[in-house]
Amino acid sequence: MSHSDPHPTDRPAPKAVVGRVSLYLRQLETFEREGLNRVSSSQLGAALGINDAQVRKDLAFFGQFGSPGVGYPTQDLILKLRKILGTDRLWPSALIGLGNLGRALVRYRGFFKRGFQIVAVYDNEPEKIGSKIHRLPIKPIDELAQDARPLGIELAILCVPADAAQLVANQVVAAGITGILNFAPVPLVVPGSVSVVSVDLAVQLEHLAYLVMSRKPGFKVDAG
Amino acid sequence: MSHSDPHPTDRPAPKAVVGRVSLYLRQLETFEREGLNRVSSSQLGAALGINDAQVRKDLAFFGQFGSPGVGYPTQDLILKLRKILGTDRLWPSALIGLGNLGRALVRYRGFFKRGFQIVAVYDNEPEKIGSKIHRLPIKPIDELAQDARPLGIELAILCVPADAAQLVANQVVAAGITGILNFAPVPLVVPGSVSVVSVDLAVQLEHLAYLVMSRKPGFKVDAG
DNA sequence: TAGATTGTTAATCGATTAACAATC
DNA sequence: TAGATTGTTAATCGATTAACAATC
Repeated sequence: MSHSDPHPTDRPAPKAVVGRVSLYLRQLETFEREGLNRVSSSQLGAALGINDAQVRKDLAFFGQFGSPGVGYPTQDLILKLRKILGTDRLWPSALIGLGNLGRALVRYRGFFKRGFQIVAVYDNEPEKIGSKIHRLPIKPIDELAQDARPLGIELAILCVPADAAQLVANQVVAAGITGILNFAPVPLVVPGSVSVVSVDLAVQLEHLAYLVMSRKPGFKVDAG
Repeated sequence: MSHSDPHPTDRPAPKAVVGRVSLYLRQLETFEREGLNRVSSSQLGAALGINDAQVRKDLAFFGQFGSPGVGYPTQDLILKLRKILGTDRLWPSALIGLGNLGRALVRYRGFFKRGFQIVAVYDNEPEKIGSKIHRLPIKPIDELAQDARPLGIELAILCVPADAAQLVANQVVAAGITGILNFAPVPLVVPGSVSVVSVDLAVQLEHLAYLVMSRKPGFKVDAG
């Protein structure tokens, strides 16, 4: 059943496109607050340091949102991009592992602002279990499986140590959760039906160190 | 002065290559702990889900480290990759912004393990200034400029709110710091001599939501 | 209308993978 | 030696940018 209309397609957008669309959405929200009713691809691109053709192509992947000679309607495009990214609704999420990072992310406002609500938290250290953080009782990880369905948990934010990550990931998968945001510095093995996005903070800092170093005068790329 | 030897080059490696080399280094350290003296590109790739030709090509960007028929010497390659990434030494860093995320990252062990030592912390809220976190006194951001040189601060970890980020970035740049790890969800404008790596946690979660959504049965990419 | 800006095709650029001679 | 594996070139693939007809 091939036809010539290129939209909609049934393949998910490339990683890079989705990442930029998130940035467009954020910038559009800023423009809207500033009272801008219409935005052109070059305005949007300039604000983010992205080529205007790239902006148009990224948006065109999902449909036709603009008018030639006019640009894109700010408010309308915001609503459509939210729908595309899935942030037009709340995503009930579980946070697992209440070390320094986990405790911070439970309280982190940036998640809630974008529609991600942490509805349950888990940790396996006996001395943590039972106490509360940000009004949520800390439960043993075993209980995730029975909580997932009644609480509507769809995403898991994994903040456990590297050596526990795969084991906990298995429990997350067994609980029927299909999205994992992984902060542990290990590659997770999960079934094809489960999505994983990994964020390795130390890798980011390492990259920064490399960039700073490679700018120093006399820098040569080699191992000597 | 052109010659045929392709190594060393004086251009920094592509972003993607540096990111993967960080992963190789971590995996090699795991292999070393397991007692593996030699590693092949296919072993390394298999552990990380990366094509073996890609592994060889990435490493070859920086020099010749392996022997045909044998592989790469684990310990030796670890030392060389550390040197390449700049993590063969300590990087004194400042952390600015002691909200939830900032307070967590001051204590985060993952940074220190990789050679990043937070030696000073800053915040502009009067009620925070003077108190201590993780043995470090919280100082007003003004003092960064006078601290940077004596403390040898080379990197700044920015955890301030979005609306303060550019202003604080300017102060960081004015203090002579040439690397910024930015957690604020805004693009920073800095001189070409300063490197910025941005980590937007909400964008990562948004990407995850998109992936989960786009796997649901009947999913079509469009705005309807 | 004239100027502006889209959506899209074609051109360019860069990154990944395959293939294989060299060699341990 | 025979088998294994590197470093590298060539082939493929995908992503970015330029260009422009369509059109508001």
